[in-house]
Amino acid sequence: MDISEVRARIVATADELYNAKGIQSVGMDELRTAAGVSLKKLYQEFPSKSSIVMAVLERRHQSWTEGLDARVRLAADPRARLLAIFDYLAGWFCDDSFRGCGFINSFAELGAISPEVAEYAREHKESFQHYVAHLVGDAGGPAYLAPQLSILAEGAQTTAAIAGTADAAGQAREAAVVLIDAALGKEAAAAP
Amino acid sequence: MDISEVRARIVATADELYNAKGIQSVGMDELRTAAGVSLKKLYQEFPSKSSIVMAVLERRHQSWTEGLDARVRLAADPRARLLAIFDYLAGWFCDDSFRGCGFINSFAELGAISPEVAEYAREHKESFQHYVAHLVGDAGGPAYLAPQLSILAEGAQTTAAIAGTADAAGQAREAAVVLIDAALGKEAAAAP
DNA sequence: TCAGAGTGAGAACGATCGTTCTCCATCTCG
DNA sequence: CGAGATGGAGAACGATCGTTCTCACTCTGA
Repeated sequence: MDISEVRARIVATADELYNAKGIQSVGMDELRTAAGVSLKKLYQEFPSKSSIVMAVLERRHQSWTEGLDARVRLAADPRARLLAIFDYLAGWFCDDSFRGCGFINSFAELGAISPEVAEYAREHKESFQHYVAHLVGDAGGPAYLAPQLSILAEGAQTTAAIAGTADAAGQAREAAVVLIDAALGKEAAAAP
Repeated sequence: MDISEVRARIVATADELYNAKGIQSVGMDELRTAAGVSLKKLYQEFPSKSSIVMAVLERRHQSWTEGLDARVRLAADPRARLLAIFDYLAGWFCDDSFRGCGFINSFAELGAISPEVAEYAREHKESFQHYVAHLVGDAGGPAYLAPQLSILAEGAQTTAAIAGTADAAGQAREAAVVLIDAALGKEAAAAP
């Protein structure tokens, strides 16, 4: 039983529970039971609940970043790579465990009372915007396109979470097509 | 001291506190002190904390709906009314007390454990989408434009909340201009 | 074999939560 | 004036939280 294997299982279990029920609703005892470790080992690996929360956020950031980038790399050209962002969202929204962006949720729950959480959520979103800006640059698009697409992606996440459907991904993708084609200088073909 | 005046003060105080610190972080005693009422009177007006939460959500829905509609009515033509949505957001984001959409936040905090809250948040967002669809219809735009603009507005709210700046309102508005003009059949003039 | 370090299960602790109850001062109305 | 209703301040209650402690048990190494 590797020592970091225990850490990983704790963080993975906390990630699932926090996503499903919210952070404040999940006590250390519930996490202990679900992860199958003793309370002593739990506090041996993490000094406090808030350190577990930060570890979960780091895990989420890595998971999101890698998943998105893997999907983007499947696309053939720069324009398709921009749209791949929304294909990634579509797949995510169909996951049964999808309950909205974990950073938006943790910011809503703890941002006001935990500067650590608020700052990490801000950095995560900033990192995403930089990633989009990088893709926009590769496509030869103007700088203003990146925040527009980022806002579309954020809105799709909250809309899908609250509505409980995956429709928002496709709707945001169609909007992205219009914004991208307009920004890249092509003329948009109006529907008849 | 009117009996409903006390109710209104309790709900208004709860709204401020819940917005500033999150719902679960604000105890009944803190609310009691801030509202300047006795615990007895508080429980005389509301049977439980969750009923106060629902009253706050109703207040937020009414305030949001009225504020948005008032701003929209200032606009001269149907296209300007669609853009007025984002002007309303811009003003809201500049408010010092802005900490994101209260429905997104309450859904993130309580949606998983309170079906009442989740359902009310869903209804609020649905109501907003219907409102946008009504404005789109008046402008002669296609049905698909409404969810696109709604998603933009949602994304602007979360982006502004987490980033801590009001930039997202203007960026979303520019994107809305492109989407609206494309949907209304005008040709978008590409920047040189 | 046996001292000693580490483990697991869970009791215990202090704090805080939502909610109720107690006590007493104040007002009303005849 | 005086009995009864009302309301305020806050103590009290049971539950639950994050965290620590107890204690019996199991390995290890010379």
